Amino acid sequence: MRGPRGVRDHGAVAVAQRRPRGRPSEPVLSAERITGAAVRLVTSRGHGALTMAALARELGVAPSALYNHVATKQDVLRRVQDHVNREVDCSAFATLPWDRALTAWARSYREVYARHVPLVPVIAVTPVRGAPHTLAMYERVAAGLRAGGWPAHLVLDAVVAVESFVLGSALDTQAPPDIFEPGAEAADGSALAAAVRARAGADPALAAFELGLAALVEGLRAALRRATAAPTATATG
Amino acid sequence: MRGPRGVRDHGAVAVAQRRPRGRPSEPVLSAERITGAAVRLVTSRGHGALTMAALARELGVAPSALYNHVATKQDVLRRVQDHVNREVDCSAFATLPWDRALTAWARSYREVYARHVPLVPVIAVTPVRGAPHTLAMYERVAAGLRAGGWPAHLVLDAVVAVESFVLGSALDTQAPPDIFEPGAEAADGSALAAAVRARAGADPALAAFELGLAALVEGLRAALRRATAAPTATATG
DNA sequence: CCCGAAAGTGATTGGGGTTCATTAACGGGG
DNA sequence: CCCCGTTAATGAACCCCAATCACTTTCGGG
Repeated sequence: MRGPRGVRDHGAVAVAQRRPRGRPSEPVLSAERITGAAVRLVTSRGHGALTMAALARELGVAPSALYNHVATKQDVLRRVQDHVNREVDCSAFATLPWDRALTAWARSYREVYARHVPLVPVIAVTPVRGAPHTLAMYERVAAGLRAGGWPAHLVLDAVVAVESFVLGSALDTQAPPDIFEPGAEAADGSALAAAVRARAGADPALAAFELGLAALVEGLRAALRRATAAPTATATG
Repeated sequence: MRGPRGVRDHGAVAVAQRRPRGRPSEPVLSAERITGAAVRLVTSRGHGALTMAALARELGVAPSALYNHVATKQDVLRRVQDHVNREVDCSAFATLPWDRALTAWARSYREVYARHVPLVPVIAVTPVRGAPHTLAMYERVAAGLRAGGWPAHLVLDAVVAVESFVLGSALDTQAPPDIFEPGAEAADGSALAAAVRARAGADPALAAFELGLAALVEGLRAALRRATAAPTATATG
């Protein structure tokens, strides 16, 4: 209901439904419009629906026209990913102590990427350069950790550690509930089978995430204590 | 140098280089042979080289013949993934206390999947049913945790938590080294820019992994202490 | 011995990303 | 003011890849 990508030719309607051949008088596309349409497509019909053809259709344009504004589909994905990062809530770093803020951030981060699993392999590889929202997110997190007493040389390691856990957990949300169900060949004394039977709860992926998150943050608190107590760090045994 | 997928026709050599039309007298393919060829392809030429056509070529067979033994390419990937899991070293659980064994397992696990990043989204979703090596791995880990004193209902949560962190970290190994480099628009007081400058070391991804792993395991030790001290668990605030 | 199931070949389909020639409007410099 | 390089659109390819289908031949159980 946005652009003139209507199908049938009703005749009288003036607005071009098939654009003439050359460069249009007023611009039809832009990198921003493409990103917006891609986000719309993904949120409404899922990542499987994001094809260059569908994107072009959404914009009322020939597929090849897209390549005047984006280099490749990976490029589109990078833009979508940056846009999605806006949804991650970093506000807690302004108000809460670093460990609670980190926990809140991780929860939000996981929730967002659980809805965008195909972007997980993208974010892990995409530089923040040219991804303003992603940059803003990291900036807030880094500032929060610094304010919480973390030494500069450890901030990124802590951020990356939590992020790795979050993204892995986001992948895990896609696992079928019976993923650990061994077949009939499960041995009688199987510790795995026993663990499967003993595990209760509606959302096992969430339980694992919360257990791991609490453990990770607690461990980071201890690491920070050690790092600030001993002046010369990196002594591990 | 294995199968008769030779190219030129040397004349005298008997073995068929183009197979006749119908069903061959002795079977050419099997699910195992396909898996083996797929693993060979992936390890020698990378995951990008694993196409059904290349796989068929490797086996000296028409692509469509593969579908008599595997359902889909995802199926092939699942088999490759199970095979790859054999490389993960779980031996420490037999000799070390659970926390050190878990650490060793995580290191090996990450190392293996850093070499097979495209399998990370596969393992997260694949049921262990019908994946014997994967099953064996989890069995050993679960047994090790049980022996270390973990209550049955928490074993899988702990395993999944560590696994999520490991797989996320495996993805992170693919990140370019300057991934956090902000552009020229980095504000002067940017905590992120400062953190980037302060971070030293040849392998930042490894540093983040080790920091997170130590923290996670330490936190899990604490969680276990709490869980075994208080009989009625799941009290979190 | 016969006939359905199984396991190959070869042709084909369908979809997806990307490129290329072409056309036409824009816009800065002689 | 016009001219010409740049830009942005169309439409028709191209290539790769997964998967299917019709067909052929062999296997193996009743």
